[in-house]
Amino acid sequence: MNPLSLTTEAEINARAMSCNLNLQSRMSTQQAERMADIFRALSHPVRLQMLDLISQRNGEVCGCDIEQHFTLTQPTISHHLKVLRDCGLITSQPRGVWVQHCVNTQLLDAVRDLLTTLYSAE
Amino acid sequence: MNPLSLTTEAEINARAMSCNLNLQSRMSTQQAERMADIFRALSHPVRLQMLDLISQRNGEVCGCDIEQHFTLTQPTISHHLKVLRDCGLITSQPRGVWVQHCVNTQLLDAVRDLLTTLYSAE
DNA sequence: TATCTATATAGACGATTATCTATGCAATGG
DNA sequence: CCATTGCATAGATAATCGTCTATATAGATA
Repeated sequence: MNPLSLTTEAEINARAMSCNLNLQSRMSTQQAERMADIFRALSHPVRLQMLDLISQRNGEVCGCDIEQHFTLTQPTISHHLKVLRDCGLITSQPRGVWVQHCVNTQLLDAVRDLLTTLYSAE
Repeated sequence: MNPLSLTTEAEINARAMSCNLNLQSRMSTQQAERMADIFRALSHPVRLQMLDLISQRNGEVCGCDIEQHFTLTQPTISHHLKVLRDCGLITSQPRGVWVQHCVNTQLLDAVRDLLTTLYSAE
């Protein structure tokens, strides 16, 4: 492309597009994978509502409280809680027969902040 | 459970747990589904890095700029862009042979805000 | 000790996802 | 008008996910 003679529509488009910018991602592949794991855990409506329930009475919520809120079997609820736990979005402590669940607000804060930097202009 | 005689460990645990809270999600099922759709689109490292690239030069990025950044075939890149477009995270306008991509920062702002209310204590 | 209760695990199975190759299409340029 | 280029679509296939039933485990209670 000759910058001194931008005449055809294609050349004008080419200038507007600035093709081959050689852009660089500000996010490393490792960072992106970690973020993606968290977003995958958040990508199910039941798990989002679970987080909502748990956060309302953080540390005072057990599985049966959650279970009665959905029309799902107990193993399925247990599975969703495990997905949240495995990526660090909640922590779970056994208390006798029950298990207490807490939201990891620090992690969610970090996600929110990363989300902001992700799409901010350079 | 008799509230007047909390003696055994089980009863103490039961009190601590406050089982059967009858919690209510502050998020409707429809809201949760919409949120989950967006998080699902964000749940792939390539799509996260794509958003990062596009946002750096919003409206001046075409598919080939993105393509050269990954070791993936063109149809796969096209697929990921479609996933982002279908849930409203980017918009795409044809410019001659190219297609310009823009990040929908309004939507991402809304997601960030919803994320905050999602896990804030009541 | 036997039983109940809250939870976890294993395995099955259908649905969805990520990737590829092959192909189509529309705009550009010679 | 033909070749090229950027992008989309179709179809195949392997991997992952969401849900279930069945079963195991561990603490509590009688």
